[in-house]
Amino acid sequence: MKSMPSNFSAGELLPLSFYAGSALEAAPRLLGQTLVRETEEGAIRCRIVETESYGGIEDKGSHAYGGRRTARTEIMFGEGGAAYIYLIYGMYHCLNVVTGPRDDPQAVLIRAVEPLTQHDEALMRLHRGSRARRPADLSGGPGKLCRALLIDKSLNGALLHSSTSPLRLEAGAPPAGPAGDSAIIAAPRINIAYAAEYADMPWRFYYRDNPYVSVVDKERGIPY
DNA sequence: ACCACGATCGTCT
DNA sequence: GACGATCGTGGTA
Repeated sequence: MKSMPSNFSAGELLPLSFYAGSALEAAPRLLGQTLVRETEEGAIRCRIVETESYGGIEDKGSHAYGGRRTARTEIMFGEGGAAYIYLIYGMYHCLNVVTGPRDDPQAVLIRAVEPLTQHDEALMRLHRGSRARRPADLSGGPGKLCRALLIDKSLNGALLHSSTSPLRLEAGAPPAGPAGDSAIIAAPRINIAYAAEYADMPWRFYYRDNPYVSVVDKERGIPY
């Protein structure tokens, strides 16, 4: 099955309807789209290159498993299009895109992004300190990309489809270059061994040859 | 009130 | 490959 970022024009805000479907269909569709973060230093734009689907109350890997509706997960129970941001391990934040209708908690974890221009990369490096020696060190990983883009819980609930939001999504394009650069792999999600039978579901999606991807599966990944 | 633990990362061996 | 950092969250009492 071919997946392309969208049928939308590059640079345009993704409409509310983009978020109406399930997390499982949104996860691969989010690859190639542009995440925009407005900071005091200006906008930072980057391409989404790795995602994970966390869908529905039956997914044992999801914070909303079993219908758990708490202060933290509340935003997931809202209509698709909002950002769900939480703190993990007491020191890192993770960014999710909420999808689906109200009262159906689904979200897509953004696991890796790639700066679009040198200007974007420079700002991201600034926020990451001197660590980033390789591309994946800069923004390959959910905690790293939130650091690079200054994303924390103050942005929880941000409307990604709103032109005035400090965090939003625009239609983008797959990486340019050799054919392999836009080849998509589906593989098991990272660090969810506790999810039992859901731990092995191939619900992680990423561009096969992209250097910003956090973890590359040598055996378990399959073409999407 | 108490407590175990996590959709991670950086450092060290 | 192993381990510690660090604290909000959710389950239990």
